[in-house]
Amino acid sequence: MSHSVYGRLMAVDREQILRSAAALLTRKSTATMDEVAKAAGISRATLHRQFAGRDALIKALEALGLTQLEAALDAARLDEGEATGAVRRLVAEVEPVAGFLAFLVTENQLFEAEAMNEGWNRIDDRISALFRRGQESGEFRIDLSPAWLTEALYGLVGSGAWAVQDGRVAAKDFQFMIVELLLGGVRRSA
Amino acid sequence: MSHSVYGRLMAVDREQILRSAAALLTRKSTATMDEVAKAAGISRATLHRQFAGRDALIKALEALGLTQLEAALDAARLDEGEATGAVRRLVAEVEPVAGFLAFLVTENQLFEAEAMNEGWNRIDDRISALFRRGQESGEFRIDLSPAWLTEALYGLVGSGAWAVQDGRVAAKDFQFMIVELLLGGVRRSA
DNA sequence: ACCGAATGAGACATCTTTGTCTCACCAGAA
DNA sequence: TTCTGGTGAGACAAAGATGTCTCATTCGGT
Repeated sequence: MSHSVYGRLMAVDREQILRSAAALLTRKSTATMDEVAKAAGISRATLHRQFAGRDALIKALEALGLTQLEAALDAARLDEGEATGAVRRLVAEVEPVAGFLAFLVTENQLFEAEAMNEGWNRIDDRISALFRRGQESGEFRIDLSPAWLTEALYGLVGSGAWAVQDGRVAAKDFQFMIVELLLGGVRRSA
Repeated sequence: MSHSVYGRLMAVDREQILRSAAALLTRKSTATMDEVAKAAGISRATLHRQFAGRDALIKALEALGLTQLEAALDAARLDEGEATGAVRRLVAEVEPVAGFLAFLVTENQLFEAEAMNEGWNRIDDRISALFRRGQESGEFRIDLSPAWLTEALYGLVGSGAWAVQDGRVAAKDFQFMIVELLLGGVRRSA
């Protein structure tokens, strides 16, 4: 029997397809199934065999993105140690899934489904809680709401991912740029 | 003759259409011409009379967005006074066109045209120059590149516009949130 | 070498969107 | 009132995307 082998190979393929699809759809959200297939290096037929249709593809994209984001939050151990360190770990862990995050943030058409809104809210809450913890511990300023800081983090990560993908900044600077700007801002510390 | 009257009314209508189109397409970039028309409160026929087709609509959207952004940069007088103050003025002036900016940033499909890339580069350069000026004057830290700061500003403005439009934060806080986070970061100044 | 599963290429009908057109209607100016 | 330019509603063909199917080919395991 080779079930496990095939299963693993297919899983890898699916994830690879979803990654390239996320990258493409982030740049051109009107991309055709044919374009998605070509971007993944497969035929449209195979794409359709893996994902029943466009809706299924989008749903899978959303599901995998949310799953990976949750995993990143877990790995970052947001409630351990100082909030500052947790933010650094968060950005570091989020980096590999930044493409997915950018896609999920911009693709609000999905949110009409109400269903996965829940998964998104869970992530929002966890990140908000981190910022709130930092405020209560005195590390973070209190005149910026956790909700806004969460949104801002999404925006910065998205900008960072796009800038890297577009070659405007080096990938190795991703984490540093985002963390430093988010934590310290652009003004020179006196 | 009523040329001027009709001309003015049509101009107002066109801009109103473009504004609602930008708002809609930012959320759902696959929106139909029919949906765009409904969102603008007009019929699809009238929409087609104003804009020859979808491409023309997108181009007009891009043209107006860039024009308004340039106007905002002019009004902000980026090269006057301290860089910090210029950043504050910039965010304040950009606020009314934040919806357009969010649309332009996410809609990279246009950038295949190479043509208006020039207009976008001009804006990039002006904002980058502001950050560089702040670094040279000693106001801003020098370990974050002007290119990244420019991208980050786009991301923050986009996030802010989306958060306001979505009711997650109050519109009156828009400017404060963005400027404060961009300038000072989340860490409490010691 | 053989076999089976998966793939790529392409044909095909169907559905959606687009772009154009016509016609009835309404509001403002003469 | 009468005329006129703009609009909304709807019909229509054309173009594009989608989803399904078939068949030849290729790749991996036996």
